[in-house]
Amino acid sequence: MMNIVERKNNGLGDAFSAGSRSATAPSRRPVAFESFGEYMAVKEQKLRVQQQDDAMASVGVLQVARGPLWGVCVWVDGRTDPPRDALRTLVTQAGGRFETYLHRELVTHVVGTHFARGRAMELRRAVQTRRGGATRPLYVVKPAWILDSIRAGRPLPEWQYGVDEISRDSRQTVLPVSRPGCVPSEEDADAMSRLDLPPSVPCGPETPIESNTSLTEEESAASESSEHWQSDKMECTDFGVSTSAPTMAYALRGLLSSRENPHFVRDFFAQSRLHFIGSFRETYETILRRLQSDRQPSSLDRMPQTLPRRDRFVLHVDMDAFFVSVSLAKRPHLRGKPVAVCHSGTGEHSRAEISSASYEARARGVRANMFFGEARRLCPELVMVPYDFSAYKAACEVLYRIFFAEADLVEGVSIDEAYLLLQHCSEVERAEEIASRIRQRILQEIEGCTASIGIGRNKLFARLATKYGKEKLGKGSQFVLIDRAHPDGFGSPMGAALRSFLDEVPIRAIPGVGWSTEARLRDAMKATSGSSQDNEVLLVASVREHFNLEGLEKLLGSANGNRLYRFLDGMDSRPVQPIGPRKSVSAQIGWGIRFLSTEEDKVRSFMIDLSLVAR
DNA sequence: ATCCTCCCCTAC
DNA sequence: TAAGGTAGGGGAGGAT
Ligand SMILES: [Mg+2]
Ligand SMILES: [Mg+2]
Repeated sequence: MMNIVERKNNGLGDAFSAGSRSATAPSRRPVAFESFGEYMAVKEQKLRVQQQDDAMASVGVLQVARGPLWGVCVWVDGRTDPPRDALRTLVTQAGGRFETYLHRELVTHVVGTHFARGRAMELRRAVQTRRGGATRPLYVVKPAWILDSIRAGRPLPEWQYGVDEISRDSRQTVLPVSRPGCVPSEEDADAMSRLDLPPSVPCGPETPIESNTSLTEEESAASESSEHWQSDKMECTDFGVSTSAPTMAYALRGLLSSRENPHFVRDFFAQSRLHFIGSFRETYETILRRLQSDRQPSSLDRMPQTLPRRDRFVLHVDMDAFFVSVSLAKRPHLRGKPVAVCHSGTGEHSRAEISSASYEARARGVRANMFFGEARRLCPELVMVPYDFSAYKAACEVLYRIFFAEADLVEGVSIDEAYLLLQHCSEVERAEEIASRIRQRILQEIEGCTASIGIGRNKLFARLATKYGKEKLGKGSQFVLIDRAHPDGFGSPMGAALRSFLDEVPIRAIPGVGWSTEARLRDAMKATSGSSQDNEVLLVASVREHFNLEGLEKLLGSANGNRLYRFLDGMDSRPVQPIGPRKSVSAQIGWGIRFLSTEEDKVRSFMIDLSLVAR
């Protein structure tokens, strides 16, 4: 993966860094890609088989099966000598396995020479726990262990090859490099002058951001830093290349490959839905600037308001199947049909990921993040509609114009979603009227689009109301979650109606509870009470029943635990808050990265292109 | 104590 | 064929 980050410092100018990193197991963090973990697992398995096949093809089946590293499973961290590619060949031909990701259950030997502090601590912990436990031990060794073991024809004792640096301070290496149009800090200018890098490409006088640019080789590269780079030009040559890229089994060609398409960065971002979604803050800043210059009297520039109060309501507005709806405005003949937005949906085996599915498609089981081919098997009439990012952006601007005109305070969440605060609004009927008007305006002013709105006394209930409304009532829904027995009531204790609603909410629907938190809650509950309803949906009620405040704080950390604890009781003190300017900007690509270790110039120009995207 | 770094997690 | 990004909050634990 290649990445660039620029963040605000303590007023001393901006730090800017870029680099490449090898991946840690993405299966641990499927978060947004429920189906993606499975996809990766299949891909990794194919890769293991292929690596073994390759090894057997080149040195023979017997040689591999009787190899000295049979039963050994290696994972390489950071830059090594010999490089990762060479180690892979050596290991697989000696009967060992070579993992792309640090799967803790599989890997027996971590190979490296220098480790970043964080990684070092992590490994130290892993070594400790595995030493005492019933599982196989985990070794952290230098690359020489592999070479010597192969030479000796058997795995040598690991202790002679321990990595001393694992316990010493070793920060991630930062390689200073110039970002076009930016003034490097003195320190970095000095560092750069010692490097053999091309001069900055001059760039317009506008946006004279004070920033320094640097390339990091993450995952603990050589800790000698710039001296190392200065003295060893060959090292510099394979900068940014020791990534997950060469481990991918297949070669991408033509425009899909970073090494064959000189406009790869531009082309990739022009097509990436995640880039588009992720660029919301940038889009939003642009929209805000435009609205401000229009001088519309509106809720711009208001201060955040503490919640709750009896005369305040929170609306949560979320567009229904946003991408599909916008795309269908130009294709009215497809309305009412099962439609999905994705790239090139041809064939039953398409691996294009669906970004948005129409409600008709959802009724047939089609979901976002599904491969198009899979969806096609569920619903053969499914129609593919291409992305139209600029149309989404235009719709977004209209949407926010409506928000700012109708609400007292706006907190943008995403391209199609926001929290609105209604102040001086005592009756829920009034809040419902405003919500209806907003939905009506969206219907009229954004062609083909409907929105769902949730109404509550705080963000938590507003959000849950939208979710529930969409699920039970479908698109264009409006749903209220307040305590009707105490119409101006809020806080604790929560009314009985709200409480029993909350009881039945899946814990995963609570803000901040994702894939990992749910698993931790599950595990903790299983460990103490042995209650093992494994495939049951975990509900708020059972989590509330099982944990006290201390328990949650211990499990999730003090801030997260405390917040969840309050959410379980319907309490949410997060204010509706206008979002300010970003504290950092970044750009990264983890798709289609292929470089040869001889292509330093290509890598360099790739990184420069990438740095220009982060703005 | 507080800061800093390197993560992990979450949301869209 | 197919486009696995972006930003923020927060925790662990060593450095100061
Ligand atoms: Mg939506
Ligand atoms: Mg949304």
